[in-house]
Amino acid sequence: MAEQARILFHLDMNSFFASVEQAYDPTLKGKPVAVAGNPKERKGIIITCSYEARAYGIYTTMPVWEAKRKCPSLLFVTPTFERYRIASQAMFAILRDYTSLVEPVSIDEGYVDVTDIVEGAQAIKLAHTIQDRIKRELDLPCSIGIAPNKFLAKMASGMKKPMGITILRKRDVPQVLWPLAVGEMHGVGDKTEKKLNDKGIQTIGDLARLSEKQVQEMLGQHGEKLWRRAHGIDRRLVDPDSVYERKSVGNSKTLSIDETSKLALFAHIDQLSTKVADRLKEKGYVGYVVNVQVRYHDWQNKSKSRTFRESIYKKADIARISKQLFTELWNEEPVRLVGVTVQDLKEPGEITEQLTFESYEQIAKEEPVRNLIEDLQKKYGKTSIQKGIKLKKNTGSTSSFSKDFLNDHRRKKDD
DNA sequence: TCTGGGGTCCTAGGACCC
DNA sequence: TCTGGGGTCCTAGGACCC
Repeated sequence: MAEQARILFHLDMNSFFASVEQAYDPTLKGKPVAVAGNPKERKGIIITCSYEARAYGIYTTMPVWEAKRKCPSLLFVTPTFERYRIASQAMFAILRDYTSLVEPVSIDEGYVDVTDIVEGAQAIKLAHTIQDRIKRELDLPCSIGIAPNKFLAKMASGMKKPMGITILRKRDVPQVLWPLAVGEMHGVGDKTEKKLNDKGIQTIGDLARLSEKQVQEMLGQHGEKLWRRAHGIDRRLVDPDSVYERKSVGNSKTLSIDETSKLALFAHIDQLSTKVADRLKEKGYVGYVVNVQVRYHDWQNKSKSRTFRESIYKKADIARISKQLFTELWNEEPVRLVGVTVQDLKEPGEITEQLTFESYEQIAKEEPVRNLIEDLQKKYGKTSIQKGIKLKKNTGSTSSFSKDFLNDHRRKKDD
């Protein structure tokens, strides 16, 4: 059976934090507004700013002092995350009025798979309806991209802002996408852009016109992915559950001075550990890895982590382990930032049976999984089954699918 | 007067086991 | 008996995104 073409929306709230503040306090409307940590503090940056502020050349991550210089009338607002969280939930609730296939990717953007609820031109109508509702009910602007996959939908939503709706079909890719600078591509950051530019690749089209192998040699697996995206290929599904599968919880702090006192640094680690423990408790998570990050005055980053057999979640444990790791890591030079993260999270209920090797072999004999394995073998060559499916690709790298993935394939039989 | 804070995913090397 | 290679787990660091 031929694969059915999907219709995906990517919805992106326009300058979200600043728009929420303008909706909350209408006297801010029509004015240059910047959301920034604490404008008086050294090392402050712009988190988001209104379109009126952008007209002055203000942008996200610009240091506050520079923004003040560029636009003396700029109005500063300190972030109120509770407001943003509520506005975000209201926005996603509107999306879920139409389908459960909604995947939040961050507080202000998400994908919606509307394949099963609209046909053809109705998609544009639905996008307008959603956009109008969010504007009318929440007083917030958004842009929507409509495309057959996530990558194209994401690129489309960025093309008309604010309050844009953009359709990007696969056949439009050479006309619309290829003339753009390669750095405009989602997934290409500063480093990759520079690497590509150094090889004479300036546009997305330049990248697409290389062979997949050439890009793979330049950038590895990441390159293969980019090459496929440049051709409009992206098979990732919209996954409503991904939002519940958190992998780590961490807090970090850029210190107001570059700190050299171990006592003071320990005090910061205590505070960070408390925050992390509180957030773990709130969500009911435990973890098995503790990680400490240090950024030095010269922006060098170092980290040290340790894995435990017993679950970690208590404030005192996180603080004790973090201080131990910090002591082993720190070279006594001035510290700009410290961070504490707990990784390898599990919900206590999830710490259940570990499948034995034998049970994996059993699962592998069942029809849906056997078919899957045959497909994978055709595609990748060697495939082994132990704690999941492990693939050895031609490049020498390995990748694996978990127990959950196998179980999903078993369930498909029951559909 | 530079550059926040929250994350995810990938890579690569070493230890260890079979 | 000798040897090589495959596989897992752990750790550090980099790139990217919002």
